[in-house]
Amino acid sequence: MENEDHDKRKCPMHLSTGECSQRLLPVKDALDVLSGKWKLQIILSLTFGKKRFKQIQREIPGLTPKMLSKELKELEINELAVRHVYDSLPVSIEYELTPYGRTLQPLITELHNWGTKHRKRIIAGSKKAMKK
Amino acid sequence: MENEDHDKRKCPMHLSTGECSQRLLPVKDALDVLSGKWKLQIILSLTFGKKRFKQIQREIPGLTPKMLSKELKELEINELAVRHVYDSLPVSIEYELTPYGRTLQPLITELHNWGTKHRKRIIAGSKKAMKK
DNA sequence: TATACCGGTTTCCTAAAGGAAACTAGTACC
DNA sequence: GGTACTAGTTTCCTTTAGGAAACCGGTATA
Repeated sequence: MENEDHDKRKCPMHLSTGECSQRLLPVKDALDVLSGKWKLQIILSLTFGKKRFKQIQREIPGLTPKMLSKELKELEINELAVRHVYDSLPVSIEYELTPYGRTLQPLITELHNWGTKHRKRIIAGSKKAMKK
Repeated sequence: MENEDHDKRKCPMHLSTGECSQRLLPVKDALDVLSGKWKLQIILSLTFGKKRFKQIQREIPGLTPKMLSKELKELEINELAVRHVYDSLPVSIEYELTPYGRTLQPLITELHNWGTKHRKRIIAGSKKAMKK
């Protein structure tokens, strides 16, 4: 009547519920640091190189100075980005990914790849909807 | 006095501000679908195979039925997951990733990889802090 | 009949996220 | 002196996310 999976409370592939929970921990940790509407976009922007505050803001449409300031601080706290102050006149300030921040590159790349395909799918879908 | 990057409002690597914004679009799209505290964890859980409602809930500590229900609906709307109703007695219901949902696998893998390293870093960091 | 499981829904509530706009201080340009 | 740019901060406000707990109908089990 019921198959094995149901009774034994197991994930298929022979993982117990507890083992599955274990596997979720690293994902949760990653998500904690990367959460927020803008963080990943800011990181992506910084993967192209050092940036000034206003430059980042210009690149990310809709991003307010308040949010940018807040998110940059969080990136600094998590050691993903650094703030450089050059004491030229006027002082110029640049943000840069740390080496640790750069370890996010493969993840960002995947996000970008998937996003690109997904974007095509959405656009194709909305065109279909238009025809109806 | 100022270097080229500042004046010409360019990203390093010869991308203009507009070009940078363009590159951010796919990431924004991906984020739209994957946002929410639980979505990626639910997807990860489903990468291990079909799951029942309570089974998912048991695997993800802290996840309430309300949130699970909501997130699953969004996954369905975005065609990342399907809801199967088996008319056995009692009816059993299972959730499964769609083929499209499975295209998230590389992304999830990267998230898991990075999360694993990050988790080690956090734990190492907190141990250091303890010694002080 | 009582209890427990499944797959949720509903209500009520709070905390956090986030937007808009104004404002600051310093420099520079004209 | 007036305007504009940089790098933010501050205030006020609205929206949303999300948690807790109760509840629902159906089935099974003792």
